[in-house]
Amino acid sequence: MKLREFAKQLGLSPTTVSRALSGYPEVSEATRARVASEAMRLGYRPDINAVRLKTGRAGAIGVMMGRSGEIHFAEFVSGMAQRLETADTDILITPITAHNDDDEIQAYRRLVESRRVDAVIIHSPRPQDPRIEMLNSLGVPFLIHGRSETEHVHAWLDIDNEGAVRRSTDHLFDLGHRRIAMINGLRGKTYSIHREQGFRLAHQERGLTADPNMMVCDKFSDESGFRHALSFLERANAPTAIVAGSTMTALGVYRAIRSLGMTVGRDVSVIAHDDVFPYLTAENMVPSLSTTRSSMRAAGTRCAELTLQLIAGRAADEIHELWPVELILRESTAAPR
Amino acid sequence: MKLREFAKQLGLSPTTVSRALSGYPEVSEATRARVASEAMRLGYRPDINAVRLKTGRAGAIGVMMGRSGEIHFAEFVSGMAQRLETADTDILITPITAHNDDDEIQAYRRLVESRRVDAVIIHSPRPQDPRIEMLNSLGVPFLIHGRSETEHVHAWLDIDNEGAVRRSTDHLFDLGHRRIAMINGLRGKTYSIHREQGFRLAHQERGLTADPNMMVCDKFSDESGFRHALSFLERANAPTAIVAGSTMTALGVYRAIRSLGMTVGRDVSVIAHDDVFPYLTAENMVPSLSTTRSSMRAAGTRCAELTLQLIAGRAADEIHELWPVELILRESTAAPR
DNA sequence: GCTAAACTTGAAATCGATTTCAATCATACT
DNA sequence: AGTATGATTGAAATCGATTTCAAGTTTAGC
Repeated sequence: MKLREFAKQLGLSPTTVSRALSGYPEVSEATRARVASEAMRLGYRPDINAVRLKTGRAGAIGVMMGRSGEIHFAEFVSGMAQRLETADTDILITPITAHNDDDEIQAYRRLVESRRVDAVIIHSPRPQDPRIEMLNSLGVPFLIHGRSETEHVHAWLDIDNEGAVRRSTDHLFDLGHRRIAMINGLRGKTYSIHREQGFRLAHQERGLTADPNMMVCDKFSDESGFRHALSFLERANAPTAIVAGSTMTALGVYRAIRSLGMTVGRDVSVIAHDDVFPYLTAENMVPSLSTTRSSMRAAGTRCAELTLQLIAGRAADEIHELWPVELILRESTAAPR
Repeated sequence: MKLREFAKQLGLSPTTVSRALSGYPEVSEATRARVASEAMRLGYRPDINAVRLKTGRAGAIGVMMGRSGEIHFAEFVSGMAQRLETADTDILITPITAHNDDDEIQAYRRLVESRRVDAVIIHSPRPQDPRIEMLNSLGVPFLIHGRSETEHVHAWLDIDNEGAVRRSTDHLFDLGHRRIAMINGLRGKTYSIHREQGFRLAHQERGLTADPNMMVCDKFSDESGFRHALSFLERANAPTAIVAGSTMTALGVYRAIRSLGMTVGRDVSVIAHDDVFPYLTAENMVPSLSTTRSSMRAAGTRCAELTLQLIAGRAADEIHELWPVELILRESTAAPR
């Protein structure tokens, strides 16, 4: 059913019907009510593509998805969806071919220039991330989930990664640990750098220097947690505590500790960052896992909100949110023997 | 840059330019090459919304996303993306408000009637799923990831859940187990029903009857695995083996077994279905987990392909794929003591 | 009763592409 | 040379909405 046809059935002009449905004020209440109820009854719904062409709005926010299994992705997007379901805005997932930076840049360019999306959300930036300059020059509103250090203006929402690791490391120091290892996230990502800073800072505050051999970068997975923890614990001067990048990493760390006949918490303390996944909870691990916690889903919801504000015209340089993380102490951290 | 403007710069009509870019045969090779290279140089790209309006194609496939944390979601979508990145087709994520069936039906209706998508993919159907009749009556191509039993025609791709559980249960019988418990997926979903059938069938083939008290339905999570396994193992007549719904569930099952001072494999055998997640591998668990395996990512890629075929006009009733699953025996299954 | 102001409504232009139909040009054949 | 054929190109209609501008209708004020 098209507007023309629908309007004719109502004995009104397309103009009036369009105005009635879009909530313009110059339509009488009586007409508006009639149009609304008839639209419902007859099932008329504007062709979104015609609307988009005419208004220039795409009605969608683009989210770039890397190729690797992104453990955070579902939660984040699900959080976004929660905010967007009342906003008549869709989420567009775009695969990143990205065998190199140029490919990725091209993917963004295509997305924006073909007017598929009104705004873009980007994850896990690096300090000097070329995507930011690119999106800036394309003139499309965008939000960074995470942070960057480029001089280019960008709206961002990030969690306090530095503070998180500083506090968890500090907690381990408080318990009496002196040799602490960290299994960080992907090398080069800003969040990994911030976490490393937090790690170093906590050491400095105690007059210590973080040992580069006690820090490693890798993806978040059970397997990498296991491998690196094992490597740390088999050394001559093994750490008595490990800071893990995610609960998934912590699973592997637990496994490594057990495989050496040791006990988590008693022989080796473990603390991790928890993004709060419904299918794996730190509290239920054995022993329960001490964590710094921040909800990925909540971040998704808020990022959607901020992106809507960007689209509505709010200035990017006034959108900066740094979320604190909670420190939750459980059984996996204790004084060294 | 619009078509008009771009065509003028080339000294051609919009018609010819459009045809050159869309690959129509009636354009000379020389012209086509010039148009293509100039489009690249000047950065002309058709406004996707105008194209969509004119052609009636939305250039997107809709994927419904439930509210709960969908552990499979990212992998599946990532698999889809792999196929779609060369197809100029986007993935549209639509949140399901769904406090009830009607809400959900309305969400689909909105999506389809506003012409946002050319086709829809649906997950985890129930045997009599009202969404199938609804999508049929809306006349939109759709693919079911999973299966249903309605008489309404529907294209589907599913894994052999019945066969998977039948084989894993059979394997446990072969090892000498006689009391086997199963932690199944969500009640009412077709895949859970099929798995239960597989479980019963394996029993029947041995002249046994599956004990209803040894079967439970729940979501896939570490926590539910733990809770149900514990409940099973603390009974008077405890099972000597457990069939788990997912690797995540198996994590919880392992934990429960350990918490009772028992050893996985030796005291209690465990086998699970593995959808292959990059961040948690069955092989790396301790002891390594026996599984039936099927790649969620591969399913996503294939579903995307089949959906493109549906859009291209292939009949829904000739698209039925039942994927076999691999049985991979590792250390978590052994003869009972 | 007349005019101004405030409400409502509609006609037509517009968004930026695709595609039908017609026209032109070059080539081949008798 | 003249015509039929095939290969290229372009003008204009079209997709289905929104929105500008103009016009018609009430209401209010004096």
